[in-house]
Amino acid sequence: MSDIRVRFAPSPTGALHLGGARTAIYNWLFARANEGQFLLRIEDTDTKRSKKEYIEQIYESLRWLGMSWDEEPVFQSQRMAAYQQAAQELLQSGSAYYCFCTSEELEARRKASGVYQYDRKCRSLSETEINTHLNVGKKAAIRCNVPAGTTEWSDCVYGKISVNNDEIDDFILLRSNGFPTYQFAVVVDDIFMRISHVIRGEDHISNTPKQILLYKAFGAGIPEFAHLPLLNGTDGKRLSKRHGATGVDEYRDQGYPAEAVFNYLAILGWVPKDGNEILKPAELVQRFLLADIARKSAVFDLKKFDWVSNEHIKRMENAEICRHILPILIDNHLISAEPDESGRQYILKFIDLMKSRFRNFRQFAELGSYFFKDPETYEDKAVRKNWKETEVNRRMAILLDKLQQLEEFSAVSIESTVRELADELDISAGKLIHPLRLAVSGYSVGPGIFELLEFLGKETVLRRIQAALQRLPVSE
RNA sequence: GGCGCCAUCGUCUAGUGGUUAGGACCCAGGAUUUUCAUUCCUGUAACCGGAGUUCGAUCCUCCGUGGCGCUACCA
Repeated sequence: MSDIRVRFAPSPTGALHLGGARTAIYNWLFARANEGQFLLRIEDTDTKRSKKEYIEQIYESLRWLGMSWDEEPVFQSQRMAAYQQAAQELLQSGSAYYCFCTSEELEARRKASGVYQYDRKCRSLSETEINTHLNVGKKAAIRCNVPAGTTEWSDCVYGKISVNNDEIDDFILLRSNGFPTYQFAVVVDDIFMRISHVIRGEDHISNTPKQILLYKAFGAGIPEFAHLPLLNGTDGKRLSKRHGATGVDEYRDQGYPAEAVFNYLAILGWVPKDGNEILKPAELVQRFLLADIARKSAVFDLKKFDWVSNEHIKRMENAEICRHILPILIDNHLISAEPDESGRQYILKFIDLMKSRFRNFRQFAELGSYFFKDPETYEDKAVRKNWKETEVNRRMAILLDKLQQLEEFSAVSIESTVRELADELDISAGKLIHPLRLAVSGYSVGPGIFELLEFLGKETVLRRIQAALQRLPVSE
């Protein structure tokens, strides 16, 4: 399997979105699984919509996902001469012809006839007619001279697809302003880059016959094609802003681990044969098979993505999680700067206690803030349920007193204190535990309470209970 | 309008000419005599419709229907 060369070819008209990232991932997976080259091409021939800053943004997202590319990226905007030359070549061989029809004329004729395809008016122009037009400086586009017959290929994902050439328009290769169209530039570049497998979105299936015709016109070898089903939103429509975050960078900013995004996108529409769904990039490479990709468009499901992300966080080394959350903790003013060794140990333990519950790194700062500062508010629902009356204050005051007298503030001693008091008061331990958790964390859920109290330390715990005693219950 | 692709639980999917149609996420219930946003267990839930082929179709064929895509001097 030598000489496998694939490319990811984004247009810099926006940040890298989920669908594009998925295409890139499959290309990358295929290249790495087959000892091939993964190349990049920037399709910036649409000068109106392309922006420089997006290029860097796309690079950044690819790097963040852990995909490195081989060779220097190819920029279409720098290959104008090549397109001109290639067009001339097709003109010479008769595979293309000049078209002097203007957009307005075309539209008028389309409207009048009701026929969508180009009427091929300029196909039969004589050489003298062409020269006359050219000599007066008339603007000309160059169109593909589509031959009769059928065009077919065997798609790595979809199988055999065949199209009657009657259905194919004499599409434009070079616009009258000299810029190539997508169809043309893609083929010229894929030949130039010696691409062996074209792996791209399913929206290009209909374009493929045109491109195959071009390969033939150039007398070039035709690559393998693999089309990927598209990504949809929950309503089955094409993924867009109204479905929420669609940019890879947005997920990074929300604190999701890169491996989780990579993993979920990879298994969306493709499940490894062994049923293992939580996999690192290298493990995905081992299992990846183009032919196994489903042919149905898939819906990005945030719930499942969250699950995947949580699974990755659970498996991650505490030290690695620490690296990721340190800047977030600082940002949220939970710690002031790089912690010293004891601070670091504290954070590591905090991670160990909490990581099984979180789906992204930000939650460590949000849902875990009470490890670093006293709660400022108390979860409404929990207050209503566990601390709705002053009777709770009476009990907690007693508990506070008992805890204060504790010499050894350990999980074990705390637990027995709480349980003994519950016995004395003739109530269930939960009646003390729930308010206790609320006072200390502000939440109704969290890790084991006794372990948590020991971890936070006596001073902090007592202070927080006192504060809660003052503030709860909240009157309406 | 034309052409193309697709169609199994809500979602991602496995699968077969005869299966109790399997798994994962979600959801629901239960257990862990402290919680759940941890952990474990259990459960609900699907073959788009109609013909045809066949002893038998979720599976094969055809026709519908629906979704998506392409149909630009966008990519």
